[in-house]
Amino acid sequence: MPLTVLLADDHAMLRSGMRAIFDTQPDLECVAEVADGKAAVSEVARLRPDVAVLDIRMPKLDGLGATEMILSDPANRTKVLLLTTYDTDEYVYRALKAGASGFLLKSLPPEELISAVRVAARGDALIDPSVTQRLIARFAVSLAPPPTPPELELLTAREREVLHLVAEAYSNAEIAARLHVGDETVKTHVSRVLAKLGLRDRVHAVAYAHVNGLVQRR
Amino acid sequence: MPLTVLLADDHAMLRSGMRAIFDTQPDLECVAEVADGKAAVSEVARLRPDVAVLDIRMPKLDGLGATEMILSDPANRTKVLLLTTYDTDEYVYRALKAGASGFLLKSLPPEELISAVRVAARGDALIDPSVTQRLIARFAVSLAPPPTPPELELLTAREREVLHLVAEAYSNAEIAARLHVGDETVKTHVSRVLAKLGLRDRVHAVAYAHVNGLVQRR
DNA sequence: AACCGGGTCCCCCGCGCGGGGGATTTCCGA
DNA sequence: TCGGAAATCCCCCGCGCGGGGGACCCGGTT
Repeated sequence: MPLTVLLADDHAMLRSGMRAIFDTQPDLECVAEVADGKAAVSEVARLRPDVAVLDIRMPKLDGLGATEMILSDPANRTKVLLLTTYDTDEYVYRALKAGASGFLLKSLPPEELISAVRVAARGDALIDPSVTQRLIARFAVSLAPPPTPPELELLTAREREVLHLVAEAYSNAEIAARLHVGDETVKTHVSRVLAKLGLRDRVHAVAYAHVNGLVQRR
Repeated sequence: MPLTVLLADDHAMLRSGMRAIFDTQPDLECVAEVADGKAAVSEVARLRPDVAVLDIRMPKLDGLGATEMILSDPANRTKVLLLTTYDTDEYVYRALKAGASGFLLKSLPPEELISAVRVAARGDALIDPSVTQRLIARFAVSLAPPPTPPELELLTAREREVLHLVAEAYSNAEIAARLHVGDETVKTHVSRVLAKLGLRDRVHAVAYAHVNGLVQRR
């Protein structure tokens, strides 16, 4: 059973070019050609091809919007490959967020387009190398821990410990119980923390700690 | 001038296999073979090849550690391609964070390894499709805004407004001034917010707001 | 007309908090 | 040996905060 493919691009010439590429492969069948995003969405819903190859620039609904509509349907099984001339970062992010299986440039050699369709059909994904480079950079910063502000170095280990607990909204008494010390001790630590960090009260300390990444979200 | 390549893998057989692959290409020159990570780092520093192909599993220093050492040198110009048998997510993240130009599985066809080296040499990057799939999923969640907890719906617009200001550590008096209302009014709003969200005091409110992504970090 | 939710303002009360002092012990480096 | 930093504990004082009441006005629904 061959893999079924839908082509969406507003240039008839490019569509027939791609169709010709797929026709060289016995196991790939181009089941539909459409010229705009809305048609792509409805034809994908009707024919349920294995892979939809969408241009980003299309009338009525662009390829990104079509991708979002197609992939937001939980019953959908069609994988989406996006094709574009320009690799604007915003396009890439939106495509990946929507769950596209590929983001490729039109400069792609024909044989790689074929292999991309097979990759997408088996559930994997691929991104054009020129885009991957920037994606990695962006991903790296999203993984990187936020920089620790230098004034934190002024704090002693105990004070940092107390600050962490303050950041989690514990009262002085609760912190005292946790650390097995008197609450007057905690008050002293908190006071020192506020003074060293130039914060007015524990409320500012909580905000400070969260903004500076001392506490994980969720 | 040919592209120079360094090979690092602790299996001599695999090294000679790869060298044979590169030897078929007149414009690729394998300038060194090493069997461990430490040797890879020092040979890269000495020979400054265009691309280093590193196995992840290696003695003394693994491929990830070697990648980090190589790429943390600001004077370095060598691109790093990582090769592995298993595509553990943690490996991938660490590799990308270090700035690797590629993350490939050893099942890669020889001709694709060649093209991968050329891609890396020209400053682009590529990731094995099976890994890309999961990377996209991970990237999508990192882009997605944190889900808004349902109890926030209980708040009126004004109360949400006040909550945002509380989250930024403003005192009741400061909030009152900002909103051009009396401070008694603010107290009422804050009380309602605390009651509706089940929070003890404004300190908990600040932590709540930050944990639930109501405030941007930095 | 009566009702109600939302926004505004008011008073009282108790308490946690933060600043101002000071004190002790321990430990480490000069 | 003598500092000094760090951690611990103590007292007093003023104030911001939060709860518990109540009140008024407005706009929309019933």
